[in-house]
Amino acid sequence: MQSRTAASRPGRPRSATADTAILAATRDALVELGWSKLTLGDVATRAGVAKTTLYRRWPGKNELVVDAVAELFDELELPDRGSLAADIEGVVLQFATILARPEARSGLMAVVAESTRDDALRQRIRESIVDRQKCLVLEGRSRAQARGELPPEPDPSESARTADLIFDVIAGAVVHRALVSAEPVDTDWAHSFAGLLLNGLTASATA
Amino acid sequence: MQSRTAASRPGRPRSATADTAILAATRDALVELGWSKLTLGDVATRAGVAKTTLYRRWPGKNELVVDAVAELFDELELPDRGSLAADIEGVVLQFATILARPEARSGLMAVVAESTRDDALRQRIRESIVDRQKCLVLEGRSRAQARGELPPEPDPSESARTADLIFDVIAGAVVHRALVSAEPVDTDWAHSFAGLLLNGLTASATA
DNA sequence: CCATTACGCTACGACTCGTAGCGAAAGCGA
DNA sequence: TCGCTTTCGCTACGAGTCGTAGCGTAATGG
Repeated sequence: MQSRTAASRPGRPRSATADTAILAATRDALVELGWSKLTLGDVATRAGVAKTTLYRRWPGKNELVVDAVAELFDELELPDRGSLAADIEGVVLQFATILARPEARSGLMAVVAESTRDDALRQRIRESIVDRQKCLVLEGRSRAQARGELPPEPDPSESARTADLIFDVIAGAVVHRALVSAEPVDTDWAHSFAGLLLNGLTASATA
Repeated sequence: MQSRTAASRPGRPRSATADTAILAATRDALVELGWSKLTLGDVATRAGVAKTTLYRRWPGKNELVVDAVAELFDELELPDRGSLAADIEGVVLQFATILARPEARSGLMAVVAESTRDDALRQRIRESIVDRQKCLVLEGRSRAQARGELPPEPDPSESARTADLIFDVIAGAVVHRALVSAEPVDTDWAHSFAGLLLNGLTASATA
């Protein structure tokens, strides 16, 4: 295969510093201008590169913003806080911290909106952003099962379905609170939400 | 006050049919083109009006799409299904039915994204779309309290906080499932979600 | 030294934006 | 019937963005 990686390809290699500069400039432009007023020409000027360089690396505005926003989720991690309730609060606050940044607020929702008419873009978002969030949820559940807080689920398809449900509930609630209701996702709210969800999970298990 | 309503104002009145034609044309354009490729000139042509007429009535693309999408939520209602679980499933499926329409998918998320940088737009969305959804949740809870399925909440501020929480959970989960995960919100999913939420609500009440 | 690729720069046609100006149409009151 | 007022359709406009093409130059590997 050797599918044309940067390794053994003749010619001048692509500048790695340009990539980081472009993505940083994209985030800066998102903060100052927002999605709708962001232009690729402006991003190129901010990054100190030519506009044509942008079009050589990204098909368009959508894909560029996805990559720029995806880097914000690099800091996602889930420290073990000892209990399922604390872990839920932890992942909620992790989401909230990223969604508090203006470049995430304006960029993320816009590309999700565009992805409703572009399956390739949806796939890109899923791989670089959504799946990384989902991993936190899966890890939190496996920890809870290891602690005995949640019963093990033998059926893998049933397990996947409940995981999808839990993920949509957590991510959806946080996003809706932060962007639609536009109210703060603080520790109080995270505590209330974690209590609600935890009760739902454990009660359904014992019932 | 008599704040310049259409009643006693001299001159030619605004065409009421033009309003409905413009909003319908906006929805058609959303279906065919999506948010990003939708232009006001195209909408005007579809509606059979002049472009200047659009700008006389709406400040811009954002506000026009909000009004066009808001009409989709006119059909929202919550029939009494006899139990809290059934009512939750009902409201979830109501949301899902609207979000299944492509003009809602592409339009709603886009204006929400824009609202992160435009407080006036956020207010407009809240009044014409979000609050109408919230009413269903509030009505479902009051019914459940009347049936005795949920305990009455004496503290009004505490009651409002839990209502906000429940609303963000329901609306957020449905939106996330439909638009981000891009998987169907069918009766199976609605049933699983309602079970999870119902357990969370009743368990927290008894605890 | 040469082939190959990336880069910066300029220029371009096509398109959209939001506004201004004009004459005609549709109401209302005298 | 005659003004007065506001809306409407239409045209035209400068400004801005888009995405691409062309060119000469810079950076790597054989």
